[in-house]
Amino acid sequence: MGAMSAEAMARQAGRPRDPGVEASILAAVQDLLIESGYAGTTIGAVAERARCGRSAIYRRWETKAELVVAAVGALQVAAEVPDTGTLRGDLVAAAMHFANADDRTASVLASILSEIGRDDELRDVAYRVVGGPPVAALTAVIERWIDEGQVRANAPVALIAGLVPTAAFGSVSLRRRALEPDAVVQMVDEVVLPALR
Amino acid sequence: MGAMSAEAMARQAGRPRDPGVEASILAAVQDLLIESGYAGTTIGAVAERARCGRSAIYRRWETKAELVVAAVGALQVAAEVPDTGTLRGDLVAAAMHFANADDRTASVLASILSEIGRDDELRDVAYRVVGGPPVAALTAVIERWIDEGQVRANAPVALIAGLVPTAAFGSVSLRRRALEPDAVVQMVDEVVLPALR
DNA sequence: GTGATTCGGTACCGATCGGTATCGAAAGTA
DNA sequence: TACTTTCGATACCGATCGGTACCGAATCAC
Repeated sequence: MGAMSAEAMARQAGRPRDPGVEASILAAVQDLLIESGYAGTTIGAVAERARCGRSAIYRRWETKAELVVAAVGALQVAAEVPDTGTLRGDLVAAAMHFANADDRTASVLASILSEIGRDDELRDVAYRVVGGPPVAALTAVIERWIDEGQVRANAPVALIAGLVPTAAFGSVSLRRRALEPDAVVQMVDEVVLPALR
Repeated sequence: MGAMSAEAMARQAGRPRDPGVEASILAAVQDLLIESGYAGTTIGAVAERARCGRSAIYRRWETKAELVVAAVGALQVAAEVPDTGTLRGDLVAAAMHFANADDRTASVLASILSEIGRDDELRDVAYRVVGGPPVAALTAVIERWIDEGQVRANAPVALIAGLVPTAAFGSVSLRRRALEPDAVVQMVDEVVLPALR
């Protein structure tokens, strides 16, 4: 009997699932969370925006809670460590990343902030999205410039690495729009750099 | 005909309202917002916790939206300008105020963050609670120490005055608990003071 | 073709919620 | 006493939502 590839093994008989449906469902959930909040993100509204049937949703996730967890987990946060050649450039690049590129992430997170306090699974995936890669990237930048001698050895790395994303998140969630680039540069020049030197 | 006092004029015939009922309702709304979020804060749950009837609530506010606005507006934020005699002491006192005393305020605000984005009235009262007195108090502290010569004249006053409450709010709302006093002191020493001198 | 699965769409069910109306009792004023 | 309003409690209504079941059409493996 011929060996079956793992892919062929996993493939079931019958019509295969359209990968685009899953992607459009998760994107629709994220959009609706931002626009209408958790309660306003009904299964019917998700199906309508994703242009699919409700059955396509329940075929993939058993409950609404699992669906939202999947949508939050699908928020990809680029964790690239910037390398512009200067300390200031790296810090501005990293901070700008939180403020602008993660606008969608922060908005989705702000919309489920209340549920995070009551859903362990949701809290875990949310923390993994925000508190993980971004803080690690900023930490790596600062520590690299410690090695270069541009940042003092006893600088409050963890404090700053946690403060910048927190402030960006707080600002975005409270004002409901991304930080201005000027404000980001000002924060780096007036707050971050003085604290590190 | 004898002159009527304004108080007597306002007093209606019939059983007067119990002022304690209004207070317990608003407190119950705040508690429930923190524990159960906006959707979980049902009129029935509020009445049960406040030990009153649902009619007592609808007699005072026409809709749930108005009730929540009143509960948020009832969050009193002390706007005292600390005067400890030293710049560092004043900054620590002000920052500690946001981090600890306003724990309840930040939790309530975090619970309605999603609704704030869609309810103008709610956004206004929320901003009035957080973005008003606290920022003004911190601004006053810094400007006073500019006059004393301890803070440089071109210091980024507005940036710092906005950053500290924002960071405290972001931290409380994300971690769902108050900031440690050590963390507050560290933030003042490592971030705020270097930025101001 | 045959069978299995997914597709979008719809009908249905039980539960919940916001809001209204009403009740008898209590607590005030005139 | 007569009247008015608030009190807690309850019944009720319309709407909505999560979740389930089912439909005929489409799409795959065999």
